[in-house]
Amino acid sequence: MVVESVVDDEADRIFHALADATRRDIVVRVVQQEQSVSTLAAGYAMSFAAVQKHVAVLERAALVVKERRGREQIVHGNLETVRRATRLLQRYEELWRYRVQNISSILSEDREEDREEDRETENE
Amino acid sequence: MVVESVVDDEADRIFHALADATRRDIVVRVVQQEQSVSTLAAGYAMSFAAVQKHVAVLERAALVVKERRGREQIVHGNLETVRRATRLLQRYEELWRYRVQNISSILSEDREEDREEDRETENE
DNA sequence: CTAAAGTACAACCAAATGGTTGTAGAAAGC
DNA sequence: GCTTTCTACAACCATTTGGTTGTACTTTAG
Repeated sequence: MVVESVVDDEADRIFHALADATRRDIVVRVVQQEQSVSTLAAGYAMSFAAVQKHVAVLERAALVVKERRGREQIVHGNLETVRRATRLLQRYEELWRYRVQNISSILSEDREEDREEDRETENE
Repeated sequence: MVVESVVDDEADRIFHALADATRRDIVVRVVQQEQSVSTLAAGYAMSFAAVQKHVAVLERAALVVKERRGREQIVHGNLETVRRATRLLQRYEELWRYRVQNISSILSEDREEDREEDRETENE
């Protein structure tokens, strides 16, 4: 009943596109060498239409770009989007580092008002 | 009819878990500060059971770990898995670099037998 | 011109996803 | 003890997903 849940973030699309082994394989292939959709399709044990849909999912996520060349559609990887996803994950790691650093500094202040949590996370 | 498609790779699970804004937000929260499931649930406009399911998806992907503490279940982030995903994406970027380098070396050999593809990819 | 190759897209289907409510059990509070 | 809190899980539902086949259009080949 909630109609306004049209989030479908860019990150949603990117990670969803990567959450399938066939699609990750397509990304690997077209990152190394651009290929037509039918050339790609020949490499998988599924119909042409199925591969076409996988490419469409990757395209919506901007992980690949299609470029019409004569009668065929050439697919090549878009590394900019891969980097965007990488950076997002790296930010999570930074959040963790920031938190650890924060805990350490709080502990070293040792004002010790009335805290009883975060006892076993200060090592490492 | 094809029953043997029980791939469900680790990467499938990780990226699928990350393909939802609520779940990414949960990861951000528990990376910064471990929290009980009900504390997490209080932060979202959905039922406790729904949040519980999201945590379960993150747990299956090993992006978070649950630790029973008394009657509550404490969720904290597992950075090792985030790093694993990051590395996977970085490998895609490396594949691209390798390919560009390869094309360059082929061109610089300038033996030029009978190639007619890969004409416009040597710049950048 | 005609045939084949490459693509697009609709219709259909089974299974998974993301949400709900309801019931039940274990731990803590009074 | 009894009640509340926190959790687990089943059942249900609508929508999405990932696959199929079939039809039609455009471009190249002969």
